[in-house]
Amino acid sequence: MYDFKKIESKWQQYWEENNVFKAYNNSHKPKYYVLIEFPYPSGIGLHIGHPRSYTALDSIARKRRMEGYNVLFPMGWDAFGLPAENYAIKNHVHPKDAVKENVKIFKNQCQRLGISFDWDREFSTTDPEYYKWTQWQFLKFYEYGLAYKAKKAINWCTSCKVGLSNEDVEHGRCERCGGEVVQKEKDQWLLKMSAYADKLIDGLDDTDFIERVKTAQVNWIGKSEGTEIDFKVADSDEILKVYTTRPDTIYGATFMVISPEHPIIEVLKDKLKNYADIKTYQMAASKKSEFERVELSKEKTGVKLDGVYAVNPVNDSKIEVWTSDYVMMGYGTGAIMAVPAHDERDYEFATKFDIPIIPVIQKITGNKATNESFKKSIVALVYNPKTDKYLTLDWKDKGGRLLIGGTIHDNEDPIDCARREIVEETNYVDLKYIRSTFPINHHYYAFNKDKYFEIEAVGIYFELLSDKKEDGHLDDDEVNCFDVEWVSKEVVEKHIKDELHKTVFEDLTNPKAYTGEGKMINSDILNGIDNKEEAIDKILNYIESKNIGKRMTNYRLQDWVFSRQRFWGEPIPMIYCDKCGWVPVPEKDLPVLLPDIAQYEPTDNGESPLANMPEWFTVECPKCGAKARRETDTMPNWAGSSWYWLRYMDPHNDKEFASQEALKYWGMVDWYNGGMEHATRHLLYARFWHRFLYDIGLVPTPEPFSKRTAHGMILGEDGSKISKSKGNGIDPIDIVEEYGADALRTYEMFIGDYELDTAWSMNGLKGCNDF
RNA sequence: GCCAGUGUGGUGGAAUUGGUAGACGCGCCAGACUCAAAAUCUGGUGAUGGCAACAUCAUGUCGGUUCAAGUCCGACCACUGGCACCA
Repeated sequence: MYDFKKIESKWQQYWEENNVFKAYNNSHKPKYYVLIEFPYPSGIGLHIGHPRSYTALDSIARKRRMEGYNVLFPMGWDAFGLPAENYAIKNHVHPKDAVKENVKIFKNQCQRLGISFDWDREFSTTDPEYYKWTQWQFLKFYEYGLAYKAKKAINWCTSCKVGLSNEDVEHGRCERCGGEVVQKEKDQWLLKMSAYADKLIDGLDDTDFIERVKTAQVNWIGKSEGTEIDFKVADSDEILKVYTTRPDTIYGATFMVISPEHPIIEVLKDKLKNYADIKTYQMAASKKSEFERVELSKEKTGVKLDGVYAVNPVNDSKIEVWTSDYVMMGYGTGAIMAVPAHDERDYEFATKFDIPIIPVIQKITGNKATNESFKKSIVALVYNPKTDKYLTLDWKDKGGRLLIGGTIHDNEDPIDCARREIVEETNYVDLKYIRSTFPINHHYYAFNKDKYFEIEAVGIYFELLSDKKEDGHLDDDEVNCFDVEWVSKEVVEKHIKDELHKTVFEDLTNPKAYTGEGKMINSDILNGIDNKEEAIDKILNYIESKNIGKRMTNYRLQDWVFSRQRFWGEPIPMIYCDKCGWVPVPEKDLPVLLPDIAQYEPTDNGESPLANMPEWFTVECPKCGAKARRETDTMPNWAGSSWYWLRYMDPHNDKEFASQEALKYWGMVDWYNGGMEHATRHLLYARFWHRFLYDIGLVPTPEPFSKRTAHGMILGEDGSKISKSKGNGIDPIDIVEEYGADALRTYEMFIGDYELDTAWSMNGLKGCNDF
């Protein structure tokens, strides 16, 4: 039997002593850069998932070496952040000592797995020699106006007591601890990532990322092309700007909604008759956590701005202005024109607060023909609540089962028409009107008249109050042609085949906004157009010619909130001087080191622990020499990982973050692997950061990563997620002890679809061991 | 709800431009070796029917194109991931 322990330790020692996996910076060979996301070195050591991606990319690295490439396959540590800080608080050690211990464990485990990393290039983001350059790059952002400090309502985790970026919030809760997130006004450093939205979308064309990663990025950036339109506030000089993607529906705007935080509320204070009510609503909205506010399927709430009207710029009609928390200040202009007929949210709101609804788009059913005759019709639905049945006419071979239809006479009210038709065809008279549909544009061919028709039809809903009947007068050609029958909902849905009647039934039993395309009505210059693009184009030209609005692109992506009220992160290298304002730390004074002895506990007042250390933050202003104060917030833990692949190219350089020769030689990372959980956060930050360095001429390529893959998770034997609390973890080093690294690595490659989560199986491991 | 990806034996997965579906590995079954087991070696292994030769059916479902479809087209279903009161 072969002694894997002896063999593995012999060769691992040989590899280490002879630097077998070293990558060379001045090589004539073609380069190949393989990268795995560097881990956060926790105290527990590697988990069973790590060897999966490490082995996969190790195989790629090995293949490329055999093919004659100069392969760079480096490893390092992403060690700033909360876990080390919490560990330090608990055990009263400096986080940097905790990191040192954990790195030792991780490195040893990687070596025992036999991964072919080039250890000469190892570093940690917490090394001052490294974070000096993170700080240096931050100063570049500042120099180019992309880092700015602003008082802004940001996401605040009440449990971590720390500000969060948008990317750190998941379903309205803190991504790390699941705690409540509220909006809190704070002075924050931000990086202007929003300015890079288009570049981050377009740059994806230069990459070979797997599709789901690309989509995740595109969705996150959330580009939306629309229009900004000015609505005047009646009897004032104020203007409310709205953002909409459907300017074609503007004639149907029957009210406006502004976000509770909208500044115009203060401006219009004197006009408002219910200012106090609005204030109350505002307070309630601000106290709601992000989770509550974002929660779906909740009833709409809102308050009318009593005394204030806006003017629809296309038809000068005066419309009400409301405030509601379904409109967000952070997107678009914080105000919308509400078109209840054609937007589900506006419809819900209008229905609840009894605001008029004007349809401007007719749904089109049937098939259009040339030479159509036009008429107006009704389709009536009668419901008997006592029997839970609907009234239908069975026309047999002359049209099958239908609701009650009829043509509107000159100057006849549609509801009267419906009542008349019901009496004529069924004799029922004791009816209560409930509701109507929006008009529908229907096209059909009438066999009996050999004619094509275009009709404008309205569906009308009645409830039967009693069985009382009166004789109606039927047209001669209708006598004895149909049977009147009460049928169940199921029968209606199954047996009514006519498209118009089907549509009417659906719209009447489940009334909602119509968000599709159709024929424009009630819309002045747009009337008759039945193509959305054409309608949008026409109204846009009109709006622009009247100078009341312009085309506008909006993004979901926001600026990166870059301040954290924490100890264990890169200090932001800025100094505040009463006279000079914010002054960057001069390059020669970098890095700004973290103090060696400190309190790490976060404070309740939302300040960093560093704010309790005057001996650290008190400095001279680099500009005027007066007494000044360092920024005490630190960078988010995503900062250090936003450029680390560049440092691997030239890790010992103390003059630059990496030399231009090294950057040019290594170029893009050829193959980058990491978890799906980083598809929007780390990957977005990293691409943004890199693109900025490219724009200012510091790196040679616009995109950092060529190919990006994402591995699935390894689950416990029962298919459930591995977690500390369940105790179903598997220690890779235990497996290495018993079966050897080869068996473990082979099994992890055969365990299942690389992209998908897969359950661990001891049996499968044995199979690979036999193989 | 919107966007994207994926569906082939018990299992991981093969199948170049449409051309013998299931290569190869694991597992399983049988045999050899052994007192016995493990390891190792040999053979078998999609399903159904048949003693057999063989036949029929099978690539998520239903249809279509074609001499020929896992592969191309259309509709749908399931699962996974992302986004979501985004105007």
